[in-house]
Amino acid sequence: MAINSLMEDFSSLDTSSLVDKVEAKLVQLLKDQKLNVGDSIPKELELAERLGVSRTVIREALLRLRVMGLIESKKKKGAVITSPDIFGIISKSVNPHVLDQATLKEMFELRLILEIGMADFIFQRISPADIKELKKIVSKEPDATQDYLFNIDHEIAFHGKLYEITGNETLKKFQRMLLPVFDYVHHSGLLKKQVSIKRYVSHKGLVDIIENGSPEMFRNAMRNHLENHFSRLFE
Amino acid sequence: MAINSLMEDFSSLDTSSLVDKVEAKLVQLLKDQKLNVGDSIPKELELAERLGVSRTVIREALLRLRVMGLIESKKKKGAVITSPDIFGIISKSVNPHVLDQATLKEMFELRLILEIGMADFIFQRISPADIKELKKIVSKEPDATQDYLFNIDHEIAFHGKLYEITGNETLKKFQRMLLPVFDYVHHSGLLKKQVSIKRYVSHKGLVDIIENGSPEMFRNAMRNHLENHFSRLFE
DNA sequence: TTATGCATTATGTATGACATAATAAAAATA
DNA sequence: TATTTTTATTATGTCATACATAATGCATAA
Repeated sequence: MAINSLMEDFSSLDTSSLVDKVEAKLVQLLKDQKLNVGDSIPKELELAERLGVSRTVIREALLRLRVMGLIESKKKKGAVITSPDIFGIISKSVNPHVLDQATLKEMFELRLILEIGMADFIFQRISPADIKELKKIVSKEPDATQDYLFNIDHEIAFHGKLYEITGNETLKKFQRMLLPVFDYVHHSGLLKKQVSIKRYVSHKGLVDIIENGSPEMFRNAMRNHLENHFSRLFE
Repeated sequence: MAINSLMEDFSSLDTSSLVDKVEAKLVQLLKDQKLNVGDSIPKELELAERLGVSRTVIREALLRLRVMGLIESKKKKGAVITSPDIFGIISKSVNPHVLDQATLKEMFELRLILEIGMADFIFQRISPADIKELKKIVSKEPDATQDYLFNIDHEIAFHGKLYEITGNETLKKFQRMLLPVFDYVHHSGLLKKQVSIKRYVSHKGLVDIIENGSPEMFRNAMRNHLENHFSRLFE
């Protein structure tokens, strides 16, 4: 055999473990649409027999699917296919302490991107009740002389409400995932010190724009509102 | 005992399995910062002994951490703590076929939010080489008479490049995760039919703005560029 | 008809054994 | 002595078996 084809054989050598293969096989089973949400998959022993591996391996593969949120297994009923709550799953494993600094900084940035980008969805889906609630929140807004660091709760209440208005649950979950990270990055020495803690467009200003303005105006205002954060990133 | 406190006792009944507890215990171990990235955790048998459970349970708990990307285990060295590549992990489990329609639609929306919101990062971090590459990509842009459905590749190349310019790897991974979803939603009957396939701001137009304009202008232009998608969501 | 209890069944847990791969120690070779 | 080869050790990977536990459905009794 020529050395080239030999090397090809090497490179294509299957280094994956047994469990890997079984996992792939099971995932493919789901992909093939043969199984829909709510359907139950074969019992562990049956799978073990059909795939010719031990129950241990099957269990481990199934466990992976379970951690990924693809299935749920009940005591007697066996395992049933579920629609995975992705961000629910990850938020569990997102732990600022175990993420490297670069990633943390990037997730910090991600929040800024989201809040500027979601303008259209706010304007499209906001209700009078939402505006009322926003006004109630900003009525308690601390005045401009205070550092917002002291007002985390108010920040979360206001911005959280904005996410809620978009009506996008996935987005909301994403925010919940980002929240502890944002807080962590804020307090860690990861970013530059905040030189000037100016207050730009206030929460009240944002609400005014939501009520009387346009998505364009909102994006610019939000960008301005977040200037304190941007300056720590860019300067 | 009063019925109320009795019920409280019931509600606080610990329904979690052994593995759940062990998992929680291990995760807390990591959180406590006693262990940093690169450190190795005790051997399975040692853990089993110390926690008073079987090796089976330990293995399953460790496996969960591994799926979540918190640890990696090597044959002899035992398990070592790793910095999880969150989005790398989930993109593996994000499978349009197993996600429910509501979630799919929301992820579709998420892309629109990101691309409008990331303007500032593009302008802040773009290099002359990037602009050159963008121009090269748009030089092959299909003319306005064609439906962009026929030009998915070009779409991905252009928009992918924009993500790349932001220099935010997490964002990029996030996009890679969203990509198959976006494609899927597009082709499924999930959204309204596209009534008018107009061409708004073109890719070339976006590049012009990147070169000569401002983040504000870019956001508005991108919003316009994505109008076809928005109209399918809003109308 | 409605509880109650019982048998069944599939997952959860425990145990012991061996396979495999990575490492370190020991031995052999130059 | 330095370097390579062999061997032993060790921790994870896989297998097999047994029993525990909880959920389900059926049968039985009130």
